[in-house]
Amino acid sequence: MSRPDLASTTAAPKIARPVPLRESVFEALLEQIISGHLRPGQHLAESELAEMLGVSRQPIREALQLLSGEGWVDLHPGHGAFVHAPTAEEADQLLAVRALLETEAARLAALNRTDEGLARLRALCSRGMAAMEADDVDGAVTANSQLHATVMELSGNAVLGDLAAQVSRRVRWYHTPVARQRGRASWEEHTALIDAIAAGDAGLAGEIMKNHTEQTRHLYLSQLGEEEPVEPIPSKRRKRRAPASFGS
Amino acid sequence: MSRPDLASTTAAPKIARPVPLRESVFEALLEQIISGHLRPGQHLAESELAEMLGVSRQPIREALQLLSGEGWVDLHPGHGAFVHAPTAEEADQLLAVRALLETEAARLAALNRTDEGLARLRALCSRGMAAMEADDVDGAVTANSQLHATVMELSGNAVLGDLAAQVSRRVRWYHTPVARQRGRASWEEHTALIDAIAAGDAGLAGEIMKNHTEQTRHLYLSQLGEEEPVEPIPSKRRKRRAPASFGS
DNA sequence: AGACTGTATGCTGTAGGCAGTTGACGAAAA
DNA sequence: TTTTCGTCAACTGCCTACAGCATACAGTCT
Repeated sequence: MSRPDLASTTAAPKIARPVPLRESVFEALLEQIISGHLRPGQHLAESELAEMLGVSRQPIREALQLLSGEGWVDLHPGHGAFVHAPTAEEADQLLAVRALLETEAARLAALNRTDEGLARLRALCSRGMAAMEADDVDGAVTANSQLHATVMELSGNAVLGDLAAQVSRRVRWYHTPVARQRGRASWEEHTALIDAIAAGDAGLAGEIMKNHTEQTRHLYLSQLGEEEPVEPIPSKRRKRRAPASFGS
Repeated sequence: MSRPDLASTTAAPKIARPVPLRESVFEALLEQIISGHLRPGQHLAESELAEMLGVSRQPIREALQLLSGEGWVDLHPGHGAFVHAPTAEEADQLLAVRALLETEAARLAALNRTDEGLARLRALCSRGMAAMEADDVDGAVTANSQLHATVMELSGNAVLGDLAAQVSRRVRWYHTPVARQRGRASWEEHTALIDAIAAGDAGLAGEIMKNHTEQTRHLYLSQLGEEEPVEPIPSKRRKRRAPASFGS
């Protein structure tokens, strides 16, 4: 029962703990990685993390594997886990892929649209614009991601949605004070996108989304250029995990 | 300072256990899943697997997490692991996404082409056609996947390549006696693709790859239609894991 | 008969501990 | 001084054990 320490990080008191400990550890570590408390390239000793979070090494190991699956940490067999060191190049590639996936989603959404879905999109758009007016940055960011998620959902391709979600999470590395900068223009594009989807114009919807995401991408990159290059690591390279495909 | 030289170990000395046990377990289980020995929807009790493979539950758990990350098994916290039950719909979505990723890769490859890369593509193409002539199915399949992997590599976008590899692995569910059926036509398309890449015609390269992968996709689907629907599950209800998108 | 409750069993999630390996540090030799 | 070797500390990978929950079953009550 009593799980010490961890509760302090996840402000989710109340109920016992419906979710396995590893999930909490996952979020706690992710939080520390995104916030920069655990730095890129840093070696993550299981014992330290276990002590820090007040749990045993087992849930730590499992959380690290989950984090590895999403690209937050690199696992080197026999050497442990290291915080993944993102590069500007990788950010560019992630954003490019995200643009690709979102564009396709918009295209499919235009073909699979439903009245209910369109209503949700319009509601989110209104909410977002209202948040903008009120200088409610968090609200606008939330509405934005919900809107994009909804487009994904309307695309009808769950695999596409999973991959996009995965990519979007990884982009969070490059913390996002970005969204707020695009401001009004972004939401006007959203409006145009919804209209195109409503009209069932797949080509136009895709084009708008492509332009939309590319705008964001360029904004990210210009900001990244200004920041420090996020220095690689202390240690050097190591072997990659199996390339995957191959024969038969 | 912190961590020592990891690079020196890349040569992979021939120690007793070059690879963690979990990797072996991963492959053993994957083998049994693909071969159908472990059936879709089947509950995987850690204790049984541990006994079957002669290891403890720990490496089993870690292997199951890896398998879950690649979509081979579904993890339901508190209920254990179940062999993922693929559906025709999912196959369709996977293949659609793969087509999208490959198309983009071809487009980028046309822009980033190098003489060395083109040479490798042509070599693989020759090898593949030769294998076809000789009725060497395995050889042709291998050359095929290597060729596609090379196009991915030439795209210069590693993230794109990772996602594509991930998707391709999952498609293996639907065992692939398919490739052999497209036969000669497939390799002629490869030739045209390489020419387009060599010419730096991104639009054409993308178009060819799109057509190429869509052909394969339709072939897959027509075959899937004939097979049994891969019945869902034995047990009754199952909780879904958080869909990842939605909400907040 | 049907529904409900108490109990038993199996499994997951977690803890703790041990052995093998890896890398670092320091001493000895060239 | 530079190089090589031996020792030591730390960490990973793995195993065993335990506590809590979920499910299934049996018995009881309505």
